[in-house]
Amino acid sequence: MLRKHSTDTSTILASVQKYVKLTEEESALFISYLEPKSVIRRTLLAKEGEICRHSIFVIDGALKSYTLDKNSDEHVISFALSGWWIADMYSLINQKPGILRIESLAESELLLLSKQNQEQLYERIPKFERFFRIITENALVASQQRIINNLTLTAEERYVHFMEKYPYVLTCAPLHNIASYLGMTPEFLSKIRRRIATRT
Amino acid sequence: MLRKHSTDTSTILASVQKYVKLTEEESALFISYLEPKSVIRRTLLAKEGEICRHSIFVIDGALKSYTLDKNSDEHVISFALSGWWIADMYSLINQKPGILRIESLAESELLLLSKQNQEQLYERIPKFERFFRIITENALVASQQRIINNLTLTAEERYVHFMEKYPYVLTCAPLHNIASYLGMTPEFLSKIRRRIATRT
DNA sequence: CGTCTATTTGAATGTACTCAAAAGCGGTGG
DNA sequence: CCACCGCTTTTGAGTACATTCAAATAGACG
Repeated sequence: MLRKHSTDTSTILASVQKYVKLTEEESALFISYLEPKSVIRRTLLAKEGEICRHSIFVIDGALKSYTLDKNSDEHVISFALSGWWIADMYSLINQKPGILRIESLAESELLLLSKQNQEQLYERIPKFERFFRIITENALVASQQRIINNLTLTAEERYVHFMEKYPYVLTCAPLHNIASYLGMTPEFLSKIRRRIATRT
Repeated sequence: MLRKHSTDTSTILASVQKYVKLTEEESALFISYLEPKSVIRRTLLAKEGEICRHSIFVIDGALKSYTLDKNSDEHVISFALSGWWIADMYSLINQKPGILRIESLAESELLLLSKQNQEQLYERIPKFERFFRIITENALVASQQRIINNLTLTAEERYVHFMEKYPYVLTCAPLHNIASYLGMTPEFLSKIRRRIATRT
């Protein structure tokens, strides 16, 4: 492969242009605010107790965010695949120590947008205020839908629903992470899978 | 009481000015986009299957949003007290049939902002794009925190946490609604309360 | 006071968890 | 190429947290 040090910005531009139209100059300014980063598997991009300084956009690869409880058990809060944003929103907004870790599940190509640059962007190109409003709204809807699923569905139903909605996550995240995301133990998820397999 | 037909807009203006500064004219325009509404207890403000056309701001009183599962059991998604916004975000954003009901828990004074007026507002006063971005961000953080609590805490811990964080909700919402919000049965919540009471 | 709804109680049950161990699955090195 | 190691996934037995169902009690309102 040539172009080793050039970064593929088409994914992120397409994702923005889905909601707001950008001129060439605006696109260029936006890109100039982003910092490319390549990481190998298991790289920590944010850590609990530290202040989260960037929003992360995934060009390619996969990340997860999670908390550790008092027994140091992992609880996966979200996955982020190609085209998704991820951050410890609480820490990023309030610039206070966060509670999440963000870690790569695979080798990944990322773009970092610092809090400072993000606010600059809002001032220089107000359209981005709209863009981030819209994707935050969508994230809120997804988050509420997840709460509804946790309240109304059994463990098995949640797993089936997850498989249908995010089949590609299954290809890069280990099962115990998915169990954690769905709010069940890995052992129980394994039993659910057997139940489904022997039934069909 | 006099001033029967005038509406108290100070609560909502204060809530907006917490994040963006408005001129007199901007405030007046904003207010002109709002439709006051008084409701008695148990009034339905949105219904599953219908398209949600307004964001609702609570001046005074209390609302809840909830879904009905296949057994017609209620699952409370959110409460909204004085100073809070509530809506079926999914339906409002996509203008598709929603899955939530919104209902008053008590006599309430509300302000309705129609989807159309909200978009007008974004065009005429871009600051509102920022305001709604910020409150949506805050709502997202709260929603994710709730997911974390559901994943990491026992039923009793969730109840204690809720009491500390939203003590005033307890004063206007029936216990079975709180049980539902916390993801447990009313019977079990009752037992938790007894356990706590007899312990202290 | 009676009616309606909300809350509490108790017994039986079930869904999902814990703990311990075995099996599978790559990767690495001899 | 096989042996071994570390990690993930599966299995099983016993257990616990929370549910279901039924009924009693308490509160609110006309």
